[in-house]
Amino acid sequence: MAKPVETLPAVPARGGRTPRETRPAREGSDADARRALVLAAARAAFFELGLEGASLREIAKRAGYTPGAIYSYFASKEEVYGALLGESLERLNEHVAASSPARKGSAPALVRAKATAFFDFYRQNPRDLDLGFYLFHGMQPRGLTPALNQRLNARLRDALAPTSDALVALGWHAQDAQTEVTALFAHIAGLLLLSHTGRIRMFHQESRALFERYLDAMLARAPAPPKTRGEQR
Amino acid sequence: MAKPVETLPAVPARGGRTPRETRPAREGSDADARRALVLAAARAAFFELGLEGASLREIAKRAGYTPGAIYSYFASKEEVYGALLGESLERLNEHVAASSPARKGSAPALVRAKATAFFDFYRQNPRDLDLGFYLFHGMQPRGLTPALNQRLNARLRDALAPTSDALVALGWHAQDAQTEVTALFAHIAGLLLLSHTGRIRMFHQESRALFERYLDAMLARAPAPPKTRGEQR
Amino acid sequence: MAKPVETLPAVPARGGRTPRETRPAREGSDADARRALVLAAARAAFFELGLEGASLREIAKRAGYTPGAIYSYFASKEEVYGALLGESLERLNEHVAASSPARKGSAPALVRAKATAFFDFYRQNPRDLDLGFYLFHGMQPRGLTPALNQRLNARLRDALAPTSDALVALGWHAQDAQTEVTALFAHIAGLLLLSHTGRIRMFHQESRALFERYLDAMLARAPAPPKTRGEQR
Amino acid sequence: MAKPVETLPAVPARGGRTPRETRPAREGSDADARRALVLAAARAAFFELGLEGASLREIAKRAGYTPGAIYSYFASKEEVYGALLGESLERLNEHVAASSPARKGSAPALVRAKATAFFDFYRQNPRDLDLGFYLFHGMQPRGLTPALNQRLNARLRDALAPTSDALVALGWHAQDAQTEVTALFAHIAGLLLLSHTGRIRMFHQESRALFERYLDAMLARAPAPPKTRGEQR
DNA sequence: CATGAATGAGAGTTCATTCAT
DNA sequence: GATGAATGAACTCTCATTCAT
Repeated sequence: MAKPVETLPAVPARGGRTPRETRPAREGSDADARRALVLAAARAAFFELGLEGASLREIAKRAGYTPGAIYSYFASKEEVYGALLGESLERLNEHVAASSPARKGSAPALVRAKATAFFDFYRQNPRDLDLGFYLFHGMQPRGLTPALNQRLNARLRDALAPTSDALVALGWHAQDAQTEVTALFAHIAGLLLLSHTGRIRMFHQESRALFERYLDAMLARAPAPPKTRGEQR
Repeated sequence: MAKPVETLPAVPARGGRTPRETRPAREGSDADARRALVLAAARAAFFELGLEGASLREIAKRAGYTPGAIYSYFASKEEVYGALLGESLERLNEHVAASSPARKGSAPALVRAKATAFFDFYRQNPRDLDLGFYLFHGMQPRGLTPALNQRLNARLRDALAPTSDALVALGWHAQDAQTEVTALFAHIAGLLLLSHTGRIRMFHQESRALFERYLDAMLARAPAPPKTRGEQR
Repeated sequence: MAKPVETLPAVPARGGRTPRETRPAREGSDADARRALVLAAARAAFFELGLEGASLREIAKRAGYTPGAIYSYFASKEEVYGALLGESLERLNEHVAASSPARKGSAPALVRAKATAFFDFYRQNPRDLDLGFYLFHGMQPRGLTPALNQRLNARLRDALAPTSDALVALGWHAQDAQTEVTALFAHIAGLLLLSHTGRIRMFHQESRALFERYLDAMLARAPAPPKTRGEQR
Repeated sequence: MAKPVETLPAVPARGGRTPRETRPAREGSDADARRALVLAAARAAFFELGLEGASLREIAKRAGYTPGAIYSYFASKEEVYGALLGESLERLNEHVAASSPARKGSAPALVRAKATAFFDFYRQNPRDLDLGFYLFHGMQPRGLTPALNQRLNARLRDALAPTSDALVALGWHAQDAQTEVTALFAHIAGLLLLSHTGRIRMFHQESRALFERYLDAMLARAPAPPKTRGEQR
C-alpha cells in the first residue's frame, strides 16, 4: 500500500542542523537521507530525460548539489542507476514474494495472487516501470556496463520466478510457463506504458480491469490434464 | 502530400550503389538514393544504440560517409531522427488508411480492420516500434527539441484517428473511443515489446492470437444502445 | 650528427595553404607534419612539466590547437607519450646498431663502439634522456598503462642488448655483462642528468671525457681467462 | 636553527602510536609525533607514486587520517612535499658538515671526506634521492610553486657548498670547483639511480667502489700550482 | 584535533557541427 | 557533393581545499 520508495524519507532542509542531542542516536541517518535525496533526484531526472539524457550535472542540480558531491555517495553515474533499479527490483521481489491468495490451497488462486502482485506493484509505482526501461528492452546503452546489466537481469528473473513456478504447479510445462509469464510482463508493461506519460489520465483507472480480463484469459488456457505434483522444477 | 524530406524512396539494398550507367531519367534520383542510404544506416544505428548512443560518426560510417557529409542531406542529427520517425508514422498512416474489411457495412468489422492494420504494421516492422520509443514514452531526451517532439506527437495522433473514428461510428463516446484506442496501442506496444529483444523467441509467433483475443474483448464491451449520431468530426 | 627528431619537420604555418600543384605529390604529408607538430609540443611540455604535469590542454595550446583536435592524431594522452618515447627508443636502437669500430676484429673496440654510440645518442639528444625518465626509474605513474610500460621496457632492453652482447663476446658471463651495461646506462643517465637543466652549461663539454674514463675502467675489469668464442648466446 | 616545520622528530614506527600513559613531559610532543606520522606516510606515497600521483587522500589514508586532518599540520600538499624535501636536504647538510678526514691537515683528504659523506648519505638513504627528483631535474611540475622551488634549490646549493669549498681550498677556481661538484652530484645520482628500482640488485654493492674510482679521477685532475689563498669565504 | 560534507577548478575525452578545399 | 581538420561545448570524474560540527 505504502510507497516507501516514492515517498521521500524525511529529508532535513539543507543547512538545517539536526539537534545535537539526537545525533548519536542513529549514526549515519543524515547521510542516508542525503543519499536518498540524490536517488530521488536521479529517479526524476532519469524518468524525464533517460539514462543518457540525464547528466550528472542535472541530477546534482536537482538534488541541490555540485556534481562532485554525488561521488561522496556513489562511485559513478552508472552506480546511481544501478542502485535505483536494483532497489526497485528488490522491492518488486519482496512484494511478489509476500503476496498470497485469500484461500490457501487453490492453485489458480496462487497464480492470480502472484501475477496481481506483479501488476499492482507497477501500477502503484509507475516510475519503477520506467526505470527498468532499458532492462526490459534488452538494451545495452553506452552508459551501462555489461556486468551491471547482467546483475540486473538476474534480479528481474528472480522477480518473475514465483509466478512462473505457480504456473508450473498448475500443470504447465516449464517452458510454456516462462513464455506466459513473459507475455504477462509484456502486457503489464504495455498497459502501463502510456498511463503515466501525460498522454491520457483516465486510462490508468481502467487498467486493472483490463489486466484482470487478460489474466482470466490466461488461466482459461490452462493445460487440459493437470499433472500430479512432483516433477515440477 | 508528404514533404520531400519525409518521403522515403525505395530503399536500395545496403551497400548496393546505383551504377552510374543506369542512371535513371529523373534528375536528383541519385541524391534521393544517397539520402535513403543515410536514413537506412541511421535506422540501424538508432535501433541498436538508441538516439543518444548512436553518434553521427557511427551513422556516417555505416552509410559509407564522413560525418560532415550527412549535413549535405540533413540539417542536424535530430532531423535525421525526425525524418526517420516521421516517415515511419507516415507509412503507418497509409497502412491503416488503406485497410478495409472484406464485407463492407459492418461497423465492428471496420474497427477490427483498422485495429488489425495497426497491429500488423508494427508486427511486420518491429523496428518502427523501436524507433518511436522516445515518442511513445513521452520522453524528452537531450537530443530532441520540444518543437520536433510535438510535430511527431501530432502525427501519431493522426495515425490513431481512423481506429478511434471507427469506434465512434460504432457508438462509443469520443472520449471513450480515444481511451480504448490508446489502450489498444499500449497493448500492441507491450505485446511486441519483448518480442524482438531476444528475451523470448516463441512468443513472437503467438502474439497475433493474443492480440485477437484482446480485440474480441474490446469489441464485446461495445456500448449497449448503438447511437445513430452519424459521423461527428 | 643530425638530430632529425629534435629538428621540427618543415611545418606549414597554420593557415598557410600548400600550393595545389604539390598536393597530390605526397598524400598525407600535411597530416604527418601536423602530427609531428603535436609531438614536438608534447615533447617540450613533458620535458618542462612531466608526464602528469603536462595537461593535454597545455600540449594543445603549445601546438596551436584545441584539446579536442589532438584526438584526430592520437587516441589518448598516453598514446602521445608512447609515440614520443617509443620513437625515441627506436632511434636509439638504430643508432647503436649502426655503430661499429674503426678497426674490425677487436672485441674491446666493439664494446667501446657500442657503448659510445649509446652515450653519444643521449649526449646529442638530451631530451630523449629526459623523456625516458619514468621508464628509467621503473616508475608506474598514474597516466601510464602497465601494458604500455612493458612495451617500452622491452624496447629499452633491445637497445641495451648489443652492448651486452659485445661484452659477452669479450668473455663476460651473461649476467655480469648485463649488470655492467645497466651500470653503464646509469652512469650515462647520471652524467647527463643535470647537463641540460640549465643548472650548469659548461659541464656538458666535459662529460664525454668523463665517460671515456669510466669506459676504460670498465674494460680494465675484463674477466681474466677470455673464453673461446662459440657458446655465447 | 631549523624551522619547527622542517624539523623531523624521531619517526615512530609506522602504526606505533605512542601510548597515552607514557606521554612525555614536553607539551606538544604528541603533535610532533603525529606530524611526523603524516610526513612518513607522505614520503612513502611520494616515493611510490610521485608528486602528482600521490593524492592527499592516499597520504592521509596511509597516515590513518582523513584528508582534512592533514591541514592541521600543513597548509597545503605542496608544503608537505616542501617539508619533506627541505628536511632531507637539512639532514644532508648536517651529514656533510659533520664529516671530516681521519688525518687533519690534508686538503685532498678533506675533499674526499666531504664528497664521500655526500655519496654515503644518498647511498644509505636512497629515498631521499628519489624525493629530490623534481628538484634535481630542474622540473617545475604543476604542484610545485616557483617560490618553493627556489627555496629548495638554495638548500641544495648549501649542501653542495662544503665540498666545493674544499676544492677551492685545494687550489681550484671557484667556478671550476662548482662545476666539479655538480658533476659529482650527477655521478652520484646516476650511480644510485637504478639501484633502488628493482632493475638490478647486485649493482648496489659495487656502487661505492665505482664512486671511489670516480673520485680518484677527479682529484687527479687537481690544478697544477696549488694556490695559497687560504680560506676564502 | 579530526571528521565528513561539500565545493570549484580542472582533468581527459567525446561529439555535433562548421568550413575551406 | 564529400572530405578532413578543427572547434567549442558538454560530458564524467578527480582532487586539493574549506568549514561547520
